[in-house]
Amino acid sequence: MVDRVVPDVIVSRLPVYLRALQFMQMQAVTTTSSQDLGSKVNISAAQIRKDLSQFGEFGKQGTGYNVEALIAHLEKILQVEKVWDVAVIGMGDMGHALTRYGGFLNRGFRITDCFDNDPAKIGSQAGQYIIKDVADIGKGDCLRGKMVMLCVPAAAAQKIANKLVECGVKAILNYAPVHLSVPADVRVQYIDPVIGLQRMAYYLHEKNE
Amino acid sequence: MVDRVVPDVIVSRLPVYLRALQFMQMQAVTTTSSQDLGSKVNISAAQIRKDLSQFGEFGKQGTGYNVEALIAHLEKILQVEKVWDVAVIGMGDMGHALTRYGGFLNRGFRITDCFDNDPAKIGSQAGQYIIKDVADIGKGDCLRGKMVMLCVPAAAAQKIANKLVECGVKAILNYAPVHLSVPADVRVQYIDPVIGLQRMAYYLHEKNE
DNA sequence: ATAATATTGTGGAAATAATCACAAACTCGC
DNA sequence: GCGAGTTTGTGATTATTTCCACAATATTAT
Ligand SMILES: NC(=O)c1ccc[n+]([C@@H]2O[C@H](COP(=O)([O-])OP(=O)(O)OC[C@H]3O[C@@H](n4cnc5c(N)ncnc54)[C@H](O)[C@@H]3O)[C@@H](O)[C@H]2O)c1
Ligand SMILES: NC(=O)c1ccc[n+]([C@@H]2O[C@H](COP(=O)([O-])OP(=O)(O)OC[C@H]3O[C@@H](n4cnc5c(N)ncnc54)[C@H](O)[C@@H]3O)[C@@H](O)[C@H]2O)c1
Repeated sequence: MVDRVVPDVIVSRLPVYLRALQFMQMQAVTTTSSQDLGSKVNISAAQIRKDLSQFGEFGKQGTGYNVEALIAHLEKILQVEKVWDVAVIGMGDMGHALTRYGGFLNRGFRITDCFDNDPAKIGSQAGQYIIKDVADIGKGDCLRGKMVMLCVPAAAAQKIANKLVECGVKAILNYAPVHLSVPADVRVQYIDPVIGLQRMAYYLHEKNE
Repeated sequence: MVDRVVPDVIVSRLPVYLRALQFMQMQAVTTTSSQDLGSKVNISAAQIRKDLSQFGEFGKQGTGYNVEALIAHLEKILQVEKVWDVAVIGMGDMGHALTRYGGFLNRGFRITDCFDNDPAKIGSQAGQYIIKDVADIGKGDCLRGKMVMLCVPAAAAQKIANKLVECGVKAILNYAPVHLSVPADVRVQYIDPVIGLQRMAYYLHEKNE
């Protein structure tokens, strides 16, 4: 295995494999194959084998893959065997839903800090968190970690993103429905349900109801 | 323009273009170019022109594109010049956040029905909606439309998806962190923040905090 | 009018990604 | 221990996607 750079498209599939494997593990499945895993994520078996071969040889001929071992490998590759600190910015409906969500910890993340700019919210309790002032980001060790989930209105998102970049944030999960301009060393992933709906609407036939 | 099938990868970019164009429109920008739009969505100008050329000729040499006209074309292509009825299933934190979200209507969608299986929630009011019993899906005209946002726990998602398919649903926006198996004529889009975070974690260097 | 500048739409080249197909290696039943 | 059946990892092939480059056309300046 040379130290060649792994294509983005492959990296982006790994979390999908990992999620499916963890689902199998929950059901006490101990072994799988590229065929089996592929059928569960709608990806060809050859594709899965090629993808995994970028990182090593994790399977055994005739048998397939040990679920637990492959999970461990993928977690290592994705760097989610540790737990990353993530901040939530914008404690409206979405921010609150995220802080109440229990699905982060066993997949490599935990929310450590929450921010807002609404004086009525700053200082108040949200579950186990005390909402901090977004203006304090950058002051002291207010913002732990390098990852942020951004849940502010679209109009405020770019401005805050700029500030986050200044403060060393390297990964932004952006819920605001706008594109963010950031330096090349900062990653952004977008979550916009409307984009998802529109991608599907293209394929709908006939009338609405 | 022959009636060739448009690659999925192109369709999936159109909503991103549309979102950026609508953002420009909000700022009273009347004209743009492939260059300009490209810089705003981080996609090459050539790519944008090639994508659009699949559907017609919307630009003018020397000038570029009229924002309003291009929006109208994209809305037509994506079939979001009309408004689609969408149901929400699972009225927990996420379901509630979605019903309270104001960003659907002007992008082609509206929530018409909400469902849950919790007796304590069925019949109760959630904003302007009365939560219906998920068991009633399929009975009468309880479920309008062909699109659903699925916000139930992972363990329940596939079962409900099966039922939705039976009832003629053709598009599922799935918030549950599991892959759904559906017939080829049914579309699924996935929203899982952890997948987004994991895709970014791969590229992070150094330690957590 | 003319030159300088801007921008589109597209054919073709280049780059990237997906698929095929098979030797090698393992399992299992008898 | 042998044959039948599985499944991996990968080189080669095919398919898809992206990028380049430029003629054609429009705008703007002078
Ligand atoms: N709620 C949903 O289901 C949903 C769906 C799709 C997209 N979104 C997007 O997610 C984002 C958040 O949505 P929401 O429904 O939670 O909105 P919301 O209005 O309920 O909450 C926004 C929060 O951000 C805070 N805020 C505003 N400006 C800020 C600033 N400059 N700095 C820090 N905090 C600031 C507000 O005080 C508020 O608490 C929005 O961009 C929205 O478009 C939400
Ligand atoms: N809240 C978040 O921020 C978040 C983040 C990521 C993913 N998700 C996922 O989104 C989904 C919903 O999350 P949530 O936080 O709203 O969960 P939640 O537990 O708050 O709500 C789930 C709702 O679904 C209902 N439900 C359960 N089984 C049902 C069934 N068979 N039929 C109909 N309704 C049923 C429950 O009564 C409840 O109202 C989950 O799959 C969760 O993993 C949520």
